[in-house]
Amino acid sequence: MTPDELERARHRKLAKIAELGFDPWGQRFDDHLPIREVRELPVPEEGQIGTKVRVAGRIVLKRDQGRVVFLQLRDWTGQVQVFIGKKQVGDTGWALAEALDLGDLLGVDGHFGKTKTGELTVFAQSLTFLAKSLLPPPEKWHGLTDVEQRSRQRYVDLFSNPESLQTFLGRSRVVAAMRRVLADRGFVEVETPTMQAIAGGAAARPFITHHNTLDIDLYLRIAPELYLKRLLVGGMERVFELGRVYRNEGLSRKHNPEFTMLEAYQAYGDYHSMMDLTEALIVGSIEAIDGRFHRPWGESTVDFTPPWPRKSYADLLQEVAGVDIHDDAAIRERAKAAGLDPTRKDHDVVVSELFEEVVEDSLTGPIFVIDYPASICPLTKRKAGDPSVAERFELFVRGMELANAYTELNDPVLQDNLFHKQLAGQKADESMAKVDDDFVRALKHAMPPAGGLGVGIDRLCMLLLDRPNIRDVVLFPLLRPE
RNA sequence: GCCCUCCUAGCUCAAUUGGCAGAGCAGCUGACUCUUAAUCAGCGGGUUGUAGGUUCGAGUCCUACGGGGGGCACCA
Repeated sequence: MTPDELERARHRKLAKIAELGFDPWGQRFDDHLPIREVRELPVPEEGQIGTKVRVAGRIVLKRDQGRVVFLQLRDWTGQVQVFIGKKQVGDTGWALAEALDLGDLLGVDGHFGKTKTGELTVFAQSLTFLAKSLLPPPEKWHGLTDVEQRSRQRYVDLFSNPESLQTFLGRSRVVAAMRRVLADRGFVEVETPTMQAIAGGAAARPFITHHNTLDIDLYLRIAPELYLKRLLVGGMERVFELGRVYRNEGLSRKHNPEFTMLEAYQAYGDYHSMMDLTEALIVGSIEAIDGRFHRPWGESTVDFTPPWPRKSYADLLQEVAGVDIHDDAAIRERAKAAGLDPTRKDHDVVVSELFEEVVEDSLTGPIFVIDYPASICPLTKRKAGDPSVAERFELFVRGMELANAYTELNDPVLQDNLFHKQLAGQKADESMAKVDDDFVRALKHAMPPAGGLGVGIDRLCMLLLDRPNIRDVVLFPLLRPE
């Protein structure tokens, strides 16, 4: 049967449903019980009548059995069997039952109980038609498997693949948990510009857009960092923003051009405060999902039981790459051995490339890597007594960078210098050091010493929900238009 | 941007060395008042991603294009 004929068959059913006096597109339907709660009701004794219930959902299976029809009805909490008997629902109800298709939305009033074979069931007394599905749903057993279609037609993926729905509901719990943890600690949520004249706060190529009335180009933000720190100057002592940032880079399993970032800033804190906060946020997220600290990740398991180890960048470089971070010749030699080209590059740039090439993939984590080379951290405060080291950490799990935090640089003179400094071997348009004079002016009004944190929500969800691809945790990932 | 690879019915998948395009689900018709991916009988459904080429003959081989996936590069 061609798609056209399949749709026509459903149009005929729609007409029949209308003829029976039902609205094929449904009406308000109050007080239905989530199916998960229905399934938890007491099952009546033999011969007893069960609790009266009202449910609503999508028909995902239909077993026609003469003068009885069994349905599986699914809502976003679960699935339950519905028993429709010709005698029990009357002529009109039965005529409706015969016109039902897989994918239709149906309301059922009936009694909860068990069939002879022990299946939890709603025994229908009356049916309410809620909406006609004009397109056939995917295969009832395999669901939708085509990766492209699952992303493009997420609506189909969600109703036909329960594990996909669970992933996105899990993501919502993670986000809600983070807001709760932050609110409990006195943070306030703010909204700062996503269209910015200077795309600062990170190193990435931005998207460009245009405002007609002002006739100026603007950038979609690559980070909210510099605006949130302005709020610290303004006296908002604990702020966070949970929102989308945009980076005009390639797509991969770990990269979508727009992704969700949490940034939080705490006046009078430092990067150690942020490590504590990071643990609290992720612990809160895990508790919101299922409370399991040993979490599956593909074939392996990640142990998120806190506290997580904290190791210095220099120590890890020594341990894994076998070189002293201060030994320039050894670093360059080791970089060459790793297939990198260290010529005409600043020492710290080579160190950074070597670290990424050799150390990062070995970090199974969770592990806080702390104390980064200062010159690659232009927004970070230097360690007291050692200006070559920046008070920064990154949280790694399974080779993925999940969080990045600093003791924030609040010295306006040093900040201004760093904005204008360009390290050899760093690309200009990709440097973090974009001059932002207003930001320097803000710092001149005194920003409190503070800790700041960024968390990649999508990647965190990948790890917590055991999904190997960022596309699996982004509802509508970027795809080439059809 | 580069390399590899995939695209067959609405969905899930077959098709030997280049030799008649198939099955299950879904759909349609019929049987069945306790089924469990219900079952049973019957019927329909295809420009094999698109356009060319090689060949007596192409789902299969070649070229280009489109879309997807994996990897590289990019992402400090």
